[in-house]
Amino acid sequence: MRVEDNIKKIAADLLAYYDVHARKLPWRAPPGANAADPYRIWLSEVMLQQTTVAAVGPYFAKFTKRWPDVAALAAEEDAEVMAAWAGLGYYARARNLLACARAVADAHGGTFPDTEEGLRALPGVGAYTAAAVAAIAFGRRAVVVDANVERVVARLFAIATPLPAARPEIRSATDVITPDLRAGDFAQAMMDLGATICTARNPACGICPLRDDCAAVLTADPAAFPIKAAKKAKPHRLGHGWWIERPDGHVWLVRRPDKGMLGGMRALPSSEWNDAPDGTPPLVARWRRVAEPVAHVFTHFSLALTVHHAHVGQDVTPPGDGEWWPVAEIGRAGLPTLFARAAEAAMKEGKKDARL
DNA sequence: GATACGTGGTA
DNA sequence: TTACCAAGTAT
Repeated sequence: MRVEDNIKKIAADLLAYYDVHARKLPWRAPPGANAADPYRIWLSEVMLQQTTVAAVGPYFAKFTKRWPDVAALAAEEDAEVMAAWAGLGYYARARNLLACARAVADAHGGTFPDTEEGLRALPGVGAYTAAAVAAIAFGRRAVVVDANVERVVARLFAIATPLPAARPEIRSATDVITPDLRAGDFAQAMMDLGATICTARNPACGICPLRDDCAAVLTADPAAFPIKAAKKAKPHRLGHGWWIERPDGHVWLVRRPDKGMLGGMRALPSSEWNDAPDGTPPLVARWRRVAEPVAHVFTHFSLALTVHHAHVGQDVTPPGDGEWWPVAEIGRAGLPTLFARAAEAAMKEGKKDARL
């Protein structure tokens, strides 16, 4: 068989697999339905950045019900969208999501750009997302490369160069096997394959539709591809958080700065997070320290947050910007997971305190 | 190219 | 329990 035929066989095999085994996902138009809605495709792609399908499901349902189109999302207040995103992580995505929705609503007349280049210029839309939306929502031929595609392609061609140096080589190989027609289905098929068969650990090579096309399956350890450099150890950091409660059952919450960890999110007042954080509370009160610090692991460091709580007078106002939030409604504040857990620990301690 | 940026699931 | 991993982007 000629090389070009071999190349075409990969796309043909994969699309045949996809026609039968495509996962049913909420953002995928059912077979025979109208063309995909760019808003829903874009929203799903942003949510899925570094995030599992399982985690995205409930958020996608919540967002599309509450904001059915880009105009509705663009018109929403920042705090509402940030709170709705709470728990999903990578909060810069939520800030960029709003900025993007408003750019589409204002600068593009409510319609998403239909080219990779146009999409790429939007906030929070990088090379991957621009290619994915162009291909899936607009039927363009685009070379879509995410972590799944990197893995599948590195194995298909047994690419021995370690990541990230292998990226240009992998992109080039993906370009070669991407078909002119159905590039969107091809991309989704590659991702389905990577998520269910060509998995990072214990790939199911025995049932893989590309087994006959794969170079890695002929090696001793197909799962060894792509080759990756070892990761650095995470540093451990310490921090303090303060739960300030008023007699009428309200707690003091702040909004974190847009830049940095948990940027733009509601939070408890807290210290810097480092080797020796300043544990001076934001105000003078009778502080009680919660016995067990909240242990939390972020992408590049782990944190032990010591939580303190105090009851203050009804007329007290802590320093800085913030708001009194009803403790009974704390679940609606949209606290990122670290602070949701800190709040939980503080409230538990508070009950203990009340019994004394 | 390297680093910052969340969270929950899996082995 | 530690370590890795998941539909990346911005700087």
